[in-house]
Amino acid sequence: MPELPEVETVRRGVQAQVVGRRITAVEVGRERTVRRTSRQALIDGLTGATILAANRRGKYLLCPLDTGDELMVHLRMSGRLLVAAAGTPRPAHTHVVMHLSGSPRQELWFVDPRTFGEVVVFDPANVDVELPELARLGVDPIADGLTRTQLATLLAGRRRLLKPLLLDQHVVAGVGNIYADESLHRARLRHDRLADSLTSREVGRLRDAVVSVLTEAVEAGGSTLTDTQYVDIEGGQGWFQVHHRVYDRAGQRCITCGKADIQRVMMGGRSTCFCPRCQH
DNA sequence: AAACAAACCTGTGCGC
DNA sequence: TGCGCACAGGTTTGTT
Repeated sequence: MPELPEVETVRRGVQAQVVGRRITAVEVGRERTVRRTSRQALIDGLTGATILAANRRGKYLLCPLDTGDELMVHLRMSGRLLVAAAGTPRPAHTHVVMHLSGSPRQELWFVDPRTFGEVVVFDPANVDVELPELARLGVDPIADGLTRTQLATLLAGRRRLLKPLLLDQHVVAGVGNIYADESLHRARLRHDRLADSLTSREVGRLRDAVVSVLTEAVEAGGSTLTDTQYVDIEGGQGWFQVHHRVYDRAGQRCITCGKADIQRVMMGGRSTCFCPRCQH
């Protein structure tokens, strides 16, 4: 579910509502959510700690603590982070509850039906061992920026299909299935183009498309699909889905050309939607 | 090097 | 209405 724009929206919510507050108590329901370490490690690492900041790298939410440790939350497919008044009935699949200092009394919930997501406290000095994938993340188009030259370098000599490459977090961090399809459509490029076959003009289009799609999606608060799985920290939905041109629009007329129908194929195990007339 | 399938889970929507 | 299947925003692992 959540890709860069959704995680960024959550990050902003954490920044506005949680940063500066102390975690007074921690409850861990399902152990699977803290499988990277353990229930006790999360409780020990968070209890009494104050959250100093809310950062993001790709789809990873990273919160430095005053203990020197860092809190990492990854929402994966179905994770949600919610702030609620203490005592509010918790939704099903609430696996971690962090009680926050201050008044009114509030709690930070990690809710995750599919349990792919995780919550972990790690020592940033030991990140290579405790969270090795973090160091191997590629360029974040929003946090780092992405230049045409940079993207050209990433694509050069890669005999790789364009879409799986965009989805590879070691190359570009933050792009997921929705925004890969939307970016490729905006760049007028097919998902099955070989990365090293792009002209420099096409690389420029792709760079502009990725950055502008992600930027606009962040401004819209992300995409909330019909299942309303994704919501921001206050439970509010995002609105970028009304701007989707291809994602989940298989069989419908292309909004851009008005002439062809959006097609859907599987690529790398992910459904892929594109316009056969607009994209080459 | 790169593409694929399967694995990890639960929920929903669809065809019959 | 109920049942079974396909599929879902992600990532890793093992196999071709």
